[in-house]
Amino acid sequence: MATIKDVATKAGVTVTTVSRVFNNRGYISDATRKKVLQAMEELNYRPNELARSFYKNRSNIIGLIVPTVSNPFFGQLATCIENFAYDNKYKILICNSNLDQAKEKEYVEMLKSNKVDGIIMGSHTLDVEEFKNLDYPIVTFDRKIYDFPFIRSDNYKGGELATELLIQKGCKKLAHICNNLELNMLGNKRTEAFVDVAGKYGVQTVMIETDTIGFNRQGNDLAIQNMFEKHPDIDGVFVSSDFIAYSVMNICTMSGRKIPDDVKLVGYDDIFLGSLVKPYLTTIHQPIETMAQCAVQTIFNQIEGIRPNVDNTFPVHLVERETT
Amino acid sequence: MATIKDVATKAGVTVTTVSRVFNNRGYISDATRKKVLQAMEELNYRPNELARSFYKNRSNIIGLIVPTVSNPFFGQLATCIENFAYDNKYKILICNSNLDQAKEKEYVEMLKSNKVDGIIMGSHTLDVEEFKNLDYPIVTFDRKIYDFPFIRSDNYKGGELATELLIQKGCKKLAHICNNLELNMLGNKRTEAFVDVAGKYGVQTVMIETDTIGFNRQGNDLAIQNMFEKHPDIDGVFVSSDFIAYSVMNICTMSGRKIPDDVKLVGYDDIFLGSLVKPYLTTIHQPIETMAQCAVQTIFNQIEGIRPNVDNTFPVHLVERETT
DNA sequence: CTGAAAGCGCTAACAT
DNA sequence: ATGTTAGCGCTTTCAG
Repeated sequence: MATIKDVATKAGVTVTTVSRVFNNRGYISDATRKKVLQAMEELNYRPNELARSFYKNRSNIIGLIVPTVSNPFFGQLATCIENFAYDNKYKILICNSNLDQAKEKEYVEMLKSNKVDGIIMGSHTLDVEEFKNLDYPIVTFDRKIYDFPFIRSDNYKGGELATELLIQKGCKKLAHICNNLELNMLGNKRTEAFVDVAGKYGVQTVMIETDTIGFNRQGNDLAIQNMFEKHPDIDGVFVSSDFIAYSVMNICTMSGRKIPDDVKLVGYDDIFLGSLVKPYLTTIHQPIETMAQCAVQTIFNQIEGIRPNVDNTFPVHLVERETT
Repeated sequence: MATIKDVATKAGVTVTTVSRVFNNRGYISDATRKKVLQAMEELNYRPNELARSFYKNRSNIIGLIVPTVSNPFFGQLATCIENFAYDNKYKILICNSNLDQAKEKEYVEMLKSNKVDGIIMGSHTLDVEEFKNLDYPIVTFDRKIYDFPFIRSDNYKGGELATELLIQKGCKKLAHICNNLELNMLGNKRTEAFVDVAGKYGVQTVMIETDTIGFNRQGNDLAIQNMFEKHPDIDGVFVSSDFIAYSVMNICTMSGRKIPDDVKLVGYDDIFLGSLVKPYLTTIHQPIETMAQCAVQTIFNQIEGIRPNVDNTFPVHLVERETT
């Protein structure tokens, strides 16, 4: 690969001049500019971004840590983040933590060593402790860690909307399936709202939490199955993620429960799958794209020394489709 | 952040020695090593990977270009690739091309400028031409470009298995939905097999290709709808990707066709969705994980100057579930 | 066993 | 308007 030196030699100038032309800095005579540009062209010169990053101590890369992009929600999120970053000349280094604590920690170290300009945390199993000394542009999804800015949807509102819909539709015994609440995510507000609303209307409730891993499909399925066996009269379920809502749908089908006739189902997230396969899923819509954009922008602000909003809460709305 | 110099000063040695301790090269007395290690510890030293990469002209990063990780197939593929790369101390820079030709080209340039150690191409709209001068560790999925190594499943076999199953199940009029064949992907062999097998048994066929973008959901849906309207007697469909098979399933449901009673359906890929939602999808299984591993290994081989296999074809098998 | 010094490609003071 | 020079943090000859 041609270096800046090759270009300089070919154009009969010094590397400084080439650098100036390339970066459009300082005064350059038209004649010189033309010569340099031509030399670049002829040599098909591309600057070594590694060298530039090294010098500036800034890589134009953002690290993105998610549980896994196999999960359609995070796949969509990652896509939106990458798109917006790309529009701003930024790249994304992707890290699938599988919600493994050790891996997550290693990733943070790795990203810092690689001088990424910021970290978007969509996965959190780490003790908050671990972040204490992390002085770095960072933004989290659905988790509050010290004073780091965070992105969330209006979880409580979402929980309310979902639960109220089920009750309004006549459900008498509600189930709720959520993350392991120990993880202390902001999404736990969905559960809080569920409890509040159900309490207010005096309907019976059953709750199950996924294990901390959350993606143990078999484990989840088994738990859901047990739930229905123990409480065969459940007639409404609010699940805190669309993805797991599909497990519920599935188990209902297998146990002969018709949706929405016997059991009504509401998810959360509004992933595109919800309107891919029949029956279309009733769910709480989070504005994934806007949230992704905000995450990237929040990193940019920190890079540029602009004080970012700490609390970035986005409105949700109910999307009623065919499962209620 | 502490640099190697800080460590050297603190330990009372030179940077050379610190480097040697860190990289485990050359002879170091136990006493010195201990001193250095301690200084590292105390300063919480992490080497600047950017500097190392710059010096070595090697970033330990692999670029991955896919249409989009929102698509569950590519989400799964990306996850597998990232996992395997991670196990080998490599990182993944993710690029969603959206099958946009300009973006794809820019990505390749960007990746080269950033000195990624190799590129995994899971997206190809570029003219083969563009790659002519690309002397770089590279591997493609399902596309043959010059002598670059490629990964594919046994597409022809898969097409045979799918089509034969449909015929054996008694289908009299088969439809096939595939990529735009102009893209000249190796996956077109699936279509070839479909044509061959259908011809052999003398069953009627209908074929539609997606547009070159391929992810235009509405466009696809419309095309599928039209197909059924024009040929209401279609009783078996082989779709060259699971993802689009769901569109077919959906349109069948909406037009009152029961699957598998009225229409039998076979997909391709075996994404995990296939066994998430009822009815479980009959499909052709590609060993995604093994293929991902092979892709990464193929890059590694090229980096290390080992001549990689050019043709990496993986066996497929039929997974019969509930749509046939 | 350890140190001195050069250099990776680029940018940015500081001349001129 | 252009050139000279130093230096980013690290690795690696080459000496000792």
